[in-house]
Amino acid sequence: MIDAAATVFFEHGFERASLSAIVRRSGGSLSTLYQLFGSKEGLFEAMITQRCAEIMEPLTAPSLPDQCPRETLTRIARGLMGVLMDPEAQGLWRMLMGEGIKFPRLPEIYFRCGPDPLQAAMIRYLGDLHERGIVRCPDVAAVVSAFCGMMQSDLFYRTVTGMRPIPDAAEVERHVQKMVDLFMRMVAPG
Amino acid sequence: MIDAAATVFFEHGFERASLSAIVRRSGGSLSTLYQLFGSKEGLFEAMITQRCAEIMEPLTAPSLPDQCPRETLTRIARGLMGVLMDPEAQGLWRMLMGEGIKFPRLPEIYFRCGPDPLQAAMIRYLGDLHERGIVRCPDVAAVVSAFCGMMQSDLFYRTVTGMRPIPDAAEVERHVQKMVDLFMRMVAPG
DNA sequence: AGGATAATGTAACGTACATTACAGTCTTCA
DNA sequence: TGAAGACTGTAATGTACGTTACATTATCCT
Repeated sequence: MIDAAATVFFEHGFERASLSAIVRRSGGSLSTLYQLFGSKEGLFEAMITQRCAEIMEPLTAPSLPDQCPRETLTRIARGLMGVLMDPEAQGLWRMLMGEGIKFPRLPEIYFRCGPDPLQAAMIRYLGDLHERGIVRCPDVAAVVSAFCGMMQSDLFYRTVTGMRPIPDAAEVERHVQKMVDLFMRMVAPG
Repeated sequence: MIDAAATVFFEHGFERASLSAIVRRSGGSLSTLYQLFGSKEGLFEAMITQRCAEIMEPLTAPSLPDQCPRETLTRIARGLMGVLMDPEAQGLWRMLMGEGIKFPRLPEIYFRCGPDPLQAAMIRYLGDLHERGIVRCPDVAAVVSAFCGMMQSDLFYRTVTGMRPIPDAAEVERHVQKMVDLFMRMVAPG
């Protein structure tokens, strides 16, 4: 039933999603839905809690091995773009932006599952590289913020608003390479 | 009446906004509204067309004088942040993200009024600086995309989702400085 | 088997809203 | 002044939906 809820909510958003549609798809009954979740918001929160973690999973604990920084950052960038270009995650993003302000639990859960752990990990990682003189970023938080912003650029906005189709893997990879290139110049020491 | 529509739509989004609320605020009558705009979508489109241009005005034709690039980019960044942190523009952004896919005219109008002209101007500007050897950006489009993405970072997302209040001018200025710093490193020649 | 517990199907209720209809009122211009 | 045309207020219509109620059926444990 949470699966059905995810499908319908991600497609239509919270307001437009109809509980009957969810029940029709899940096969259960409206009564059971209310028995289990209490209300539309209850179902929504249960669904979000379960799905957020799942969708963001590639971001929460990026493996940061002791390779060359460029490789590591490229892999993080690929993971990030993979999430940004995932249709379900784009549905989540639309709800986050459009209805987050009316339903504050959504951004809470979202940030806790996605950006927060990713940024923390990157801050640790880049802070370490900085201390070892491999990269130069005195203000690590700003640099991480810039990195995430660079990934989430025009390509993403035009996709999530429906102005252009989701790009294929090759185009995503080109974007990753360009942005990692620029990022490496940005934090090059000396 | 378009003013009232803007207020209500930006506050509640397209779906939640009620025409009665708009009429109540504007003082007109429901009948006149339908006489003039034909439908809820008609009113919405008229409002968007009028307001988008107005909100984005600081971005459409950034003055790009022959000062030092850092000054010029700082001014562009300030203009961009000014729009991003404007409450009405944040309402527009929420609708763009949340309902754009159901109402394609909105992203069309948005991109035509905002990002498109800004990016075109920046591409011309940075392309010129690149040819004169003042900055280094072989792929100008990617660099512009990165610049806009860097501005629109964590600070913005947490604000627009209601996770934190709109920052004061000093904090915005600090953000601008940090990001322009990083950007200048990114495009530094040599 | 048999009763407690949970799940189902269906219908009803209340509400909110877009849209239309209509009758009355104001404005304007010859 | 007086008629044409625009504006207003209000009520009605139709629809969609969240939520509740209830009678019926399935499931499970002892």
